[in-house]
Amino acid sequence: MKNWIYIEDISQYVEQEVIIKGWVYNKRDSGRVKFIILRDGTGILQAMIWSKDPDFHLFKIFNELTQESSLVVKGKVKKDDRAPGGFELEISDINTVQIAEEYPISKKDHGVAFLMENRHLWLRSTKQVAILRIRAAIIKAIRDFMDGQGFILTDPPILTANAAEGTTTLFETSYFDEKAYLSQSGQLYAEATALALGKVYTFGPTFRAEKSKTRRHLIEFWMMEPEWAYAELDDAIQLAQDLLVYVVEKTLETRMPELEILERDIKPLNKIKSPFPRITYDEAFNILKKSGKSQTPYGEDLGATDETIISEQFEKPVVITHYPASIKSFYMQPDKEDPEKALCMDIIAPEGYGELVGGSQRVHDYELLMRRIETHKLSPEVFKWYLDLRRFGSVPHSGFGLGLERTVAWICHLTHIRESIPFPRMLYNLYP
RNA sequence: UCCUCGGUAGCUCAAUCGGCAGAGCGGGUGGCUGUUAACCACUAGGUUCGGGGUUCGAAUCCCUGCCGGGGAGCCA
Repeated sequence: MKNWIYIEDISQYVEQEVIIKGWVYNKRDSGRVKFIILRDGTGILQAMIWSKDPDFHLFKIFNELTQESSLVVKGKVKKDDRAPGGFELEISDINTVQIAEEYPISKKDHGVAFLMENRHLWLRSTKQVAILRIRAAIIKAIRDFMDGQGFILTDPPILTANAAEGTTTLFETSYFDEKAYLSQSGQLYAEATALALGKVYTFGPTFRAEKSKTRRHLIEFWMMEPEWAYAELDDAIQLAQDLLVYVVEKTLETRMPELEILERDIKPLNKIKSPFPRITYDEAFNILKKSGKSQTPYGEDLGATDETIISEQFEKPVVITHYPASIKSFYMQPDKEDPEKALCMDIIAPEGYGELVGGSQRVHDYELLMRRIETHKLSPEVFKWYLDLRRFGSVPHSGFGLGLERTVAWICHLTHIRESIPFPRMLYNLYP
């Protein structure tokens, strides 16, 4: 039966006797006054032991405590400006649950490799806790927004027989006597559920076997992918924009203490309001040409530095539409006005965080889709069910994918995406 | 996969021209009645990533392998 309280609620218990269950984050000793810095997952609290008697029984327990030892502490909550956070616990009793062995992560600096090897322990530090709390808030905001807009969550399979965008980036596994692949996107399945339910989204892990080694890439990452029957490209853009505005707003509303722990400058986040600037690929190309900093030839996909150059021109996420169809996926609908261009959009985050959203209107004509599958040298056989969607009540439809970890990294202003997920899967990094 | 930088105590890093391998943190012991990554004193702690080579002498120079950081491409 729960008889303890959590540090995040401490202000409600001033002058009351409470029990806190947590871990030793740090301790300090000044003779007859001793301090334990407690953490319990919801916050950090300074707890204090005081006695005139040098043989006071709690001093003995204090001396045995090591960093990360688990303990149950009883005491009275005091308002005290000398304590970080403004509240302090006057300890009346301590029950140690376990005395921790010498803890590898000390209070001083560590290198990335060491921290990654100890990711399971690194997660306990204040900043990592703050990031994970923000990540959870972002997931909730995304789901609340999509649910609020009437979109139905439909879960796609993780094990699939076919690839969304080619076969070079797939993890292969065996499926009894057949080959199977880990999903790199839930989109194709979302298109099927969209034709059943009208407005749907998927939210789950996806896998790319690309040997990417950058601060923006993970091998395993989470995507939220709406798919909307009868929606055109503009509808998808509007939805993505409203979603991002909502997510930033909710994070600022509910996770300010965590953003402060991360020392996130929130001025740029306060500027994330509708509408976002919208440019075409051609306009983006002109910006790059004028900047003189890009060598990318016309007609090729924009590189990471190109995206940064463009995002620097704006304070908000920027929507880039109408890329050349030749560099985009087979399922993207060509523009009626200019069939060389695809009805697609990418949303580039400010502050150099790269592509947050990628989406498009989908090809809904059977013959055209069939031709696209053939020219992309994909197997019509594995896409038979997908082609069926164009045979039975096909409609124009649109959708996009939002990268969760990039969104977390951007909102938290992380230097590397690896901190945006509890256990990142990266090139050469499968453990822990 | 390519470019680039690195690997020295549990951790973060020093070590001048190739000449005794050292500091802070963490650990241990002791001290201190308000600390804020507390402080002060003492103390233990080393296959200098592995293998080969040059040299009177290698952490240092050369070759090679392994591991890691940063960047590129690809993408969300």
